[in-house]
This record gives sequence, C-alpha cells and structure tokens, in this order.
Amino acid sequence: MAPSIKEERMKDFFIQAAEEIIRGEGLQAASARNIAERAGYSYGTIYNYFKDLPDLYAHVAHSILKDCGNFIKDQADEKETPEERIYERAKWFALYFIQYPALFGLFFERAVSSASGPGLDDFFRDTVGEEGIGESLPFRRYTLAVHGLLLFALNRGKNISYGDMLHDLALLRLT
Amino acid sequence: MAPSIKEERMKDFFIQAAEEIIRGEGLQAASARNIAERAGYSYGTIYNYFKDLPDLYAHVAHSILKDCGNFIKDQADEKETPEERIYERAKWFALYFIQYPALFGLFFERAVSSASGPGLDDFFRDTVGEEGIGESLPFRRYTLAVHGLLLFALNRGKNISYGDMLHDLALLRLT
DNA sequence: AAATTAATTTAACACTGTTCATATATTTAA
DNA sequence: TTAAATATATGAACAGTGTTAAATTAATTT
Repeated sequence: MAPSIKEERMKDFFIQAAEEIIRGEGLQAASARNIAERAGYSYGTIYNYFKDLPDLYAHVAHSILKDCGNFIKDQADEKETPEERIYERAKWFALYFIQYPALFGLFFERAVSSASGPGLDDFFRDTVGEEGIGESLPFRRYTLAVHGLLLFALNRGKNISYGDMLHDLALLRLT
Repeated sequence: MAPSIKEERMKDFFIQAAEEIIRGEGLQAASARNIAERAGYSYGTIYNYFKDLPDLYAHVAHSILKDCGNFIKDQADEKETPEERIYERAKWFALYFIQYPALFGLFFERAVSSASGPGLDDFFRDTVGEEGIGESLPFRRYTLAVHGLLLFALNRGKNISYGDMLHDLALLRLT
C-alpha cells in the first residue's frame, strides 16, 4: 500500500499536465481527456491514480501553493518592519494569481476534493504572515480583504492590470 | 423588437425555475434540461428567450439581488448610528447567502454572462452602505473582507453555522 | 517459455450545452 | 370560416463531459 516511487511519478505526470493546461488554457480546458493526452496516457489511466478529477485538482492546488511559495519567498528580505514585509509578500501573492487567474479559481470554483489539505487562507497565514502577527485580528482582516479583492478582480476576465491591483492593494495596507 | 409582456413572462418562467433549482439542489443541478422541465417546457425553448445559459444565470442573479435587497431592507431601522446600521445590514446580507450558499457561487463560479449588470460589490455598496459612507475607504475594506469571509465560509460545503458566521462578522466591524 | 499479476486502453453509459430542421400553435388574409 | 403566413415549441443530433468496467497489453514471477 505504500505509494511507490513509480506510482508517485505517474501521479506527477498527470498533476504536471493538468497544471500546465490550467495555467495556459484555463480551468474549463482541464478535462480528463485533455490532461491524459498531454501526459501521454489514455484518459482511463487517470482513475488508476486518482479517485476522481477533484482529487487530481487537489494535488494540482498543492503543487501550485508550493510554486507560489517559492515565488514569494525572500521577496521582502530588504524590508525593515514586519508590516512592510507582509505588505510586500501580499503584493507578490496577489501578482502571482493575477498572472494566472485560473489558479485562483481552482481553489473556489472547482470542488477541489472536499476540504483536502490546507486552504488558501492557511497558506496566506503561513507564507505572508509572520511570527505573532499571522494569528492577529488585523492580519485576519487583511487576509479576508486581499482574498475579497482577488475574488472581484479575477472574475469574469475583467482583465485587471498590475497597476490597478497594486493601487487597490495599497489601500488595504495594515496601519 | 420591444420585449412583449408574453415574452417577459416566458423569461420569468425559466428564471424562476432556475432560481428554485439553484436554491434547492445547487448550481450543478441547474442544467438546461432540468430548468426547462421544471418550467414546463422543452430544453430547446430556453434558447428562444436566452442567448445561452450564462445569460439565463445572469437574469437569475438579478432576481436574487432583488430578493436579497428585500431581505435586508428595513432590517436596521432601530439602530442609532450609521455604523450600527451598516453592520446590521451586512449581517443579514451574509446570513442570506449562508442560507443559500449556491446563490453566492452563482456570482463567481458560473460565468454569469460576462460582466452583465451590477456586481455583488455594487449591490453591497448600494444596499448595505449609506450616504457618504459607501464610497469611503473603510467601507471598501469592509466590503472586501465580508466577501472574503463568505468566500471561505461557503466553499466546499464547510457547513458553517450561523453562530460562527456572526462571530467572524463581529470581528470585521468598522471601528 | 508459461502462467500470473499488474497496468493501460477503450468502449460504453449517462450526462452536459447548443443548434436546427421539423412540428405545432397562433395570427393574418381572403 | 377557411387558407396562407407567421411565430413558437419541440426533440433529434452533435460534440463534448466524468466515470466505470471489460478487454487488451505489458511486466513479473514461476
């Protein structure tokens, strides 16, 4: 029952393929048949490694969070205060999802296998937050506002610009 | 080309049917065939009155906003200060969507005919806000936080309770 | 090399949104 | 009232979806 290396590799093929499709063509293009074709397998093979598509999507979400974490990491090292660092990291967090709007939708539009793994708010707390601040009320408020902002900005291809997002984000700064 | 009364009635049949299905069985159950069956017509008839399903969904969204507006209206009359009234209305706004989680998803999950009509944030400003406050920065922050809260609360059937939501909402109060 | 196990494929099923030719009402003209 | 013209409703058909399971191929063990 232990997940072998080969099995893990196979899973990664599909996760990788799905992520590329979502990034490039959007969520609605990430069908079982499309994913399998890009991975070089038949669509039925997916179900030997994943319970269903939401299960696969959940793995994609996990992979995306890792990538987003690398994107943010060390991005605020030169900032002096915790508030400055948090704002800087939140900026890159938002820019990451502006660059790939479909990735944000993955966490909320698709039923990413019911409540598996950490949510986007947990990730935000651990990655953007800092010791002793991540659990504070102002930071919780900030988390919700940033996600609300992304929710409105990324919906229905509003084609939001980097500049607009940066402007709106600045309004949400912790005081 | 003027939309006749009969045509308007027909549209309402489908809008009504779709709304009932979404309320009762969720978004994924609101298919063309299900909607048409509940309305008493064949699925093809829908396309004589709506460009496509997102177009129909957009009309449902509009209908829901009206209903939500009635739900909220006069709910904060006894409160003294604008802040108290806004908080009270926001509470009912949130409770409305907690009662029918699928309705919130309608605005963000489904592609409610690209950018037609006012968004949920516009509605929130006009219905929950008050003269001179709805355009203020704190209220904008509050709007985003409330929607962020709903985004997390209503996703993946987290089965959030009224009490939990009221507790979280209280934390977001304007100060 | 033969038998056994594992993995992959693909046909099939029940859905989906949408289109369009056909059938049915309804309205207008004679 | 009947006949022609118009408007509306229907459902078959198409291309797509997720998922399952039987059949096929590949890998492993005897």
